[in-house]
Amino acid sequence: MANDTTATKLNEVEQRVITFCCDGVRILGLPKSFGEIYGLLFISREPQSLDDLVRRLEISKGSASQGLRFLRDLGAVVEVEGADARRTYFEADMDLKKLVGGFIREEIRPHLKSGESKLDELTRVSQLEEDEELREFYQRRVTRLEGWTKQARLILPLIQRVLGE
Amino acid sequence: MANDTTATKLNEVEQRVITFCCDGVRILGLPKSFGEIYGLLFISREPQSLDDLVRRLEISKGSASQGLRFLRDLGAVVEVEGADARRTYFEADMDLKKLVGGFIREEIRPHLKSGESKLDELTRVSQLEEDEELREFYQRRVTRLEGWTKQARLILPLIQRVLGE
DNA sequence: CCGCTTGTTCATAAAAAATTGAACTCCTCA
DNA sequence: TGAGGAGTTCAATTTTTTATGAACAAGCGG
Repeated sequence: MANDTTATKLNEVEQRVITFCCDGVRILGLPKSFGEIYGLLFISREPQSLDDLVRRLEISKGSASQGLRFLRDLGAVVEVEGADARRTYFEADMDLKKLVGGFIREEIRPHLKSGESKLDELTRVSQLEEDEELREFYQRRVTRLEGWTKQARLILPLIQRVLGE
Repeated sequence: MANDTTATKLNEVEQRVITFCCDGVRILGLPKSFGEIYGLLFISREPQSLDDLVRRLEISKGSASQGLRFLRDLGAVVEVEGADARRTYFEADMDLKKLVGGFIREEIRPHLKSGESKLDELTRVSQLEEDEELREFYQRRVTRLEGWTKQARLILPLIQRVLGE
């Protein structure tokens, strides 16, 4: 029956891989459902459609849709052809370098960027301090923050390079 | 007046540094209050006591206590002598290497460690699969996860080394 | 064009996390 | 040794985040 609405119970390996992926995305601060989706795709031989994910993970269509979009934007998941031409099927991308790269691009860089512009303003504001000693103290601190930001920018490509091994 | 209970308003530089630090800890998945505490210590010339933080940041004693403990365990903040011998005063540690090192040690390594033991179980369970092809598929996938875990372990010391410059 | 199915959006509900504050312990000094 | 203050703990509350599902848009085959 093609439209079986009953959840096909996940076997133990599937369950464990999904849990493992949930733990993983948790460290990155992403919602559990994203980990579930990625995990099931990761441990499935056949590409899965949105409805497959809804049925097997027992999550809502909304969650599945949002999770898939996020993972696709990241490059963690790709669209592929599947059994039913009407549906979109998905597969997990296995390339850690790409996943991490996507995460850095989508989640880390934007924060760094906005942090840098905030530092510019901070530099400006700290120069308005009238007490000379305090002003110099502030400027040393701001300089320190700038140094840290720079180091963060340096580390990201390094991580990507190491993963590319 | 020593026990002035009125909040001394934060100046603009202080506010901006605190916001910057909140954004920073946010990326790491830590609560805002931790960023506020670290930020105020970072931009204060004098060591601050728990009560100073409560008063100036307008947070509860509970939050301040928990945040300070966390930051101290990390090594982001150190106890120092201060004006009143009865109180404990705190200063921000400026060494990014130590901060990141502390975060890796306290927050990342434990997760990695528990992940590794979960992978061991997963390996075992995947070998119980009766269908030979499926079993081999599972084992390839588990191997992949093990590889990722190994790469994560490799990257952490690398990050620390780069920060030590 | 109509009817059916797929997938998205977004207001709302549910769950999870952070914060509070009051009760408590511990310490110190008189 | 006991009064008072410093700091901690944790159950209750507030805030934030995540998940849901109904309404909606888009596509396709007849």
